[in-house]
Order: sequence, then structure tokens, then C-alpha cells
Amino acid sequence: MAMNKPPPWKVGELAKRTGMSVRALHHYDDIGLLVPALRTASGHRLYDRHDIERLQQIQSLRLMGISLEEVKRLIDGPAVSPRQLIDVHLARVHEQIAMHARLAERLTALAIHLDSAHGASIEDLCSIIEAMTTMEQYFTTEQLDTLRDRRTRISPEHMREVQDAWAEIIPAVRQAMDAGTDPASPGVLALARRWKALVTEFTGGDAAIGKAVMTMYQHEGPALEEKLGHVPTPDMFEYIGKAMKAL
Amino acid sequence: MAMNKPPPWKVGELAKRTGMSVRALHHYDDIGLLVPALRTASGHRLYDRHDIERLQQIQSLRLMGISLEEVKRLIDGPAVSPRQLIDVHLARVHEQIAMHARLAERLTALAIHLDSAHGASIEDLCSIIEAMTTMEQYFTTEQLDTLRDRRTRISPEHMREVQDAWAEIIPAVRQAMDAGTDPASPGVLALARRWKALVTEFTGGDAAIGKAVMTMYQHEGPALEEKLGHVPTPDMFEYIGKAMKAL
DNA sequence: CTTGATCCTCACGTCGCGTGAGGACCTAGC
DNA sequence: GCTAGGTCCTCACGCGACGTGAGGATCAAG
Repeated sequence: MAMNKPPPWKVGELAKRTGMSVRALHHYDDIGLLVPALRTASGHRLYDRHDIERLQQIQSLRLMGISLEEVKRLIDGPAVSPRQLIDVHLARVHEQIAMHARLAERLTALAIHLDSAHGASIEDLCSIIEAMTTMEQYFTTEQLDTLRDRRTRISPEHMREVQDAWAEIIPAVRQAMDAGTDPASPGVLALARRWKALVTEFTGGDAAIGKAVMTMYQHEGPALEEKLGHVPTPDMFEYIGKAMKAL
Repeated sequence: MAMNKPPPWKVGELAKRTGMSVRALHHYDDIGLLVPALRTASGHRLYDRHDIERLQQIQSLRLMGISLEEVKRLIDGPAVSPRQLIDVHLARVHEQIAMHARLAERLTALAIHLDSAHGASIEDLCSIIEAMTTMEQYFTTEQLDTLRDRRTRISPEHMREVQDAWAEIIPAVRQAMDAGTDPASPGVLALARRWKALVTEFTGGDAAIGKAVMTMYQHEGPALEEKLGHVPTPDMFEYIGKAMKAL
């Protein structure tokens, strides 16, 4: 038997009834969104039936995530069509979702990296992030997924073996190239075979990934060298390419 | 041949190099996140190598959506483990996504309603929203999907027919009930048959939906009456229930 | 008349800067 | 040496939707 008190209501009562805070109602008054129909001599706000209807409209629209500004425009002037506003607003929400989804993906990938390299310092954390964002520039999402998937299946020891192999091969190739050795010479061919094997293992035979890696190295060469140690330069790609043709 | 000027750099140069705004760098200085190593006699900020590394860390962490406050805590004091922070942050992001996804669902449903009832005023818009949010209280998401799906397959004319049928049946049942007519009497049984058919058509035979409708009417009775016109009361449910048992 | 609840009006804080305002400094050409 | 245009400095308001007091007036009940 809720004895519904008749209007006019004071802020506190209205707040309780509608589940709003008194401060919010004050705010709506301040910005002219919901100005109470009357006030007592002492200045207390008194809301009438019409105000309450308006407040319910406001609450409904706010539930849809519409800003107070837009709510006001919608209620006060039917200059904007509801349908159009909903569409625009929905588009904004979808954009937000897409952004947050991308963020969540990055964070999840980051968490995986942190798990594998535990005891990570802030520097490690940041360089992983940097590497990830750099990779995002050059690889498609699927390619990144493929690489991530493959990485999880590789043991840390093997990872180090591969690193060591590159650290051995790259300087060797540079030396041969600088010495003007024929790319088709047996020594260079041996290097090319090892090179090709390493690349194939990394790319899984996917030529697109191989190309992406090359363009990444070409653009980010100096920056990567600091982090990875030994990085092939474009002329080395050319040189070893000749050797591979002679295989 | 980008001649990399050596540090120290002034704000404008650093801003260009890092893609930040000068104002942002000022802000980071203000909050003590990135205080330039030195200043000229006239007060111009000069950033050294160390500052730049720190800025790159800041940028990395900001890319993951981490707040300036947390970035500061992470870099300055390794009191918080990166891993934990990422997890917490990821949880927050997922929450955000869930919220926005729910919002998008509501907005999409709303858009569908607006399409069917075109030329909708703001009042219509708000009452649709209100009805939707009320329904959300009583039906599960799948039930709402089912109902929405079924609604789209029904022609507007049929919708009106159903409305008219209820407007006829409900007062008739009330009259019979108030008159103390036996629920098993032929007239009431005829009403019960029509009632049952209408309910079955709406619920699609789903008892859970039927129950949800009943509890909704019981809780929201008076509020719904204003909008839908004729609404059955709990005692009418009981009365017609007896009649249905006698069918 | 007192007391506790409710009401009022400022006004600052949130978060990450954008955007001026008003003035000092720096570099280059004359 | 002077001037002009670019860069730098320090305030300080603004955004969005209120939360959270501060300090004081008003109201309803005992």
C-alpha cells in the first residue's frame, strides 16, 4: 500500500522515488535540463507532475548513454530526429567497443608475453609493448595470431638456439659480402641454406610473412638493431637472395 | 639522412620527434611524470637522453590505456608488479566492453522499434525505452531475442487485432469475475479458450516466458495499465486459471 | 524551544590534456 | 643594432556528469 504522495515533491523525495541523487537533480537544474516548476519562499525546489514526466524521459534517454546536452536538445526542440540521433550514437558506441576490443587484444597478448618472461621489469614491459606496436604496423592481425601461436609452441631453449644461429650467420654474411665473395661460392651457399632454414621456420613457409619481415627490417633497421642485436640490412637481403637463387 | 640532433632538446623538437603535443609535455612536467633534466637560464625546458627514454616508456604504457597516475607509479616505484596491473587493467577494459556491448544491444533494439513505428516522437521514443528496460528486468536475454524475433515476423495489422482482442477479453473476464460467475460456465470457458490462444501465440508455447509475463504484470501492473490500456490483475490470472483447468 | 533531518548555495576535484591570453626569448636578415 | 616571426614561458578556463564536503538556512516533530 504505497501511499503515493501527490506532487509537488521536494528534491529528497523525488530523488528517493527516482533513484537519482540530490546532487544530480541540482545539476540538472543548474544546466537548465530540469528546472522545478516552483520553489518555496525559502528557495526549496518543488517538482510537479510535469517535471516528473520530464525526469523519467531524461532517465530513459540517459540509460541509452545519451549525453545531457543531447537529451536537452531532444526534449526541448524536436529539431533532431530521434532515429538519426540513435544511429549516430550507436555508431559512436560501436567505435568505442572496437577501440576497447583492440586494447583488450593488446593487453591479452602482453599478458601472455609477461607470463613467458616472468620476473619482467618495467623496462622489459615497455620494450615488449614497443615491439608489439611496431609489429602491428607491418603484420596483419591474422599473421600476428599465427606468429603468436607458433611462438607458444616453441621451447625457450630452441628460441635461444635460433637467436644464437642468427648472431653467427649475420656477421658471417656481412663479412663475405664486404670481402666481395661470389654469392654462388660454396661457403656463402652454406650460409644461404642455414639462412633459408631459419626463415622458413619463422615464417612457416608463408611468403607474406617473410615479405612483412623484410619491409619491417628495412624501415626499422637501426631501431631494431639496438634491441635484437644483429639485424640484416637491405643489401644483405639482396646478397643472400642471389645466393639462394644459386642453391 | 635524418641528421639526429643530439640532446638536449627543447619541448618543440621533442614534441615533433615523439608525436606528442607541447601541451602534453608541459602537463607531464606539471604532474611530475616527466620533468626535464635541465632548464636554460630563461626557463626553457631541456630534455636529455634519459628523459627521452622515460617518455618512450610513458608512450608505450599509455598505448595500453594505462592512466598517467599508474604510469607514474609503475615507472617510479616498482612497488606494483606489471603483471598484476595488466591483469587488473584488462579486467577493467573487459568490463567497459561488456557495458558498451549491452548498450549497443539496447540501441540496436531501439533502432528496430523506431523503424517499425516511424514518425516517432520523443515521447514514443522514451516509452519504448522504458518498456524495453522494464522487460529486461523480467526476461532473460534469450527470451528477449525470441520475442523480438517473433515480433518482426508479425504484421502490424495482426498486432492490432491482438490488441483489440485483449481489449475485448479482459473487461469481459473482469465482468464475469465480479459478477461471481462460475469459472466453469460456458461463457467463461469460451473466454478462457480465446485467452489461452492469445497467450500461446505470444509465448510460442514457452512456459518460462508465460511465467515471466505474469510476474511482470504482478509487479508493474499499475504502471503498465497506463501504457497498454487493459492489463489483467493477479486475481484475474487466478480466475482464468481455474477456467482453463475446466477446459 | 530544541533537535535532527532536510534544504540551500558555493566551489573544488575528477582525467588528460586543448585552447587561448599575455608576455619573454631566440634566430635570422637588414 | 633593430625588427620580425617563430618558439618558449606561465597562468587559467574548459570539458562531462556529477561526488563531496563547507557553512548556513529551513522544516517537522517532540
